[in-house]
Amino acid sequence: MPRQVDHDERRRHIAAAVWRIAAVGGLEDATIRRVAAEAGVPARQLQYYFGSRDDLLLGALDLLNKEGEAEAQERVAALGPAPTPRQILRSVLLEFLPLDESRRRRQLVHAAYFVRFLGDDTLRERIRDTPPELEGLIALLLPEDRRDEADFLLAGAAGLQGQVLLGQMTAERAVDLIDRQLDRVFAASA
Amino acid sequence: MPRQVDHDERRRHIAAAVWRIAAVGGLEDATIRRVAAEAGVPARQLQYYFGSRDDLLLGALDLLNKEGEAEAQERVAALGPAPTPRQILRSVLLEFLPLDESRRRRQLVHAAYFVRFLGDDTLRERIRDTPPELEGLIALLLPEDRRDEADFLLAGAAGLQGQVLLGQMTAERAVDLIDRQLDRVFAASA
DNA sequence: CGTGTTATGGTACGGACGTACCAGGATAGC
DNA sequence: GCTATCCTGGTACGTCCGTACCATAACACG
Repeated sequence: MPRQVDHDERRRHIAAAVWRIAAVGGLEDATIRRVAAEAGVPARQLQYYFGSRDDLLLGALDLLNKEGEAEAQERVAALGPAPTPRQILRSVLLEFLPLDESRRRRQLVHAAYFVRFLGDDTLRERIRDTPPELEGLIALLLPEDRRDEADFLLAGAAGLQGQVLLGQMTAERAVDLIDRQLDRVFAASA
Repeated sequence: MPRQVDHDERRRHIAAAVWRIAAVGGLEDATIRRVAAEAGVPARQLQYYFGSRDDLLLGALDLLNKEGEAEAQERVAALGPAPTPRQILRSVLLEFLPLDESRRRRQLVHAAYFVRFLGDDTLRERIRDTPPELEGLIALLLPEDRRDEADFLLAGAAGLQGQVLLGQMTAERAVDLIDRQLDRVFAASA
């Protein structure tokens, strides 16, 4: 066999270029030639490692989601050995806010994919899995009769994301609003 | 002078074609040729009535927003002669949910513009105006010390929109969640 | 030291895009 | 009915797109 390169590393390098471009100009700007230029590799290499352009965009999304899940779990683990339900829930909710460059970029890219998700039925199932998973997690953190509160907290965090990204609200205020809601929910359940 | 046509009517007809296309495939699919085919007019006419493609997309957005504001005010007026603050606030929040085809399409189109808004600074100011306006309205409906609740209600409604559009939640449950929050907020303030 | 597989680079092709351009209809006012 | 003006339709140009194609370089293995 001839020389072997680290396929995964190449794919991540190219995917990162997709993210940088899509975060600024949307999927529209993530053309093969432009991504190649951003990544500093010949356009032919994108064909080789991803196939068609659709495969490239989907593959880049999968890698982005994997990276996001890993980061989220790291932050939960950083809470300490025995985090309280409130700490875990807070960590999950803050994952929706662009509190650092990594989260911000990920959320921008997700926004870029959003409309495409809405139009494509098979594609929609790719993110339909995530929130039910979150609901299951939160069901473990809150008593069952607070399901409505949990769902609305998730929706609120998602809504705050949009306002922060648009610059209509500071991240600090968004965090503060979430903390006040957590005060209320956990005070009443105590 | 030669024959006169109703410019506004033409522009609305063409803009409606932009909305139908952008709601399905995003701004990416809203090309001059495709919009022209959807509207059933020669492509040249889009140039004449809107100018460049960017002008077309922006003009279509303005018309969409005007239509949305008119509909929202109609629904508030339909509440009756002396609506309660809770009725008005509920009406505003429900405006964020895709409860009919008109709202659904408008929200899909807004989602399509979202990423472009994020990237373009001058463009971002075009929607930066709307939420402060809403906050001002809500400030009139709720006592000042409930500002946090009002902001989180707005964010929650916006977040529910995304989940309903993605099919992760029914519109009925979203309305129910909002009503329960309204129960809480207005019960405590009574 | 071949040799066959893996990886690379460049290029060529057909199509869609935005928009500038031009020639010609249609009509309200003189 | 003439004509200036509004409007229409078609087309042509240059650019960028996705992707198929081909020749060649690099290297593990026999």
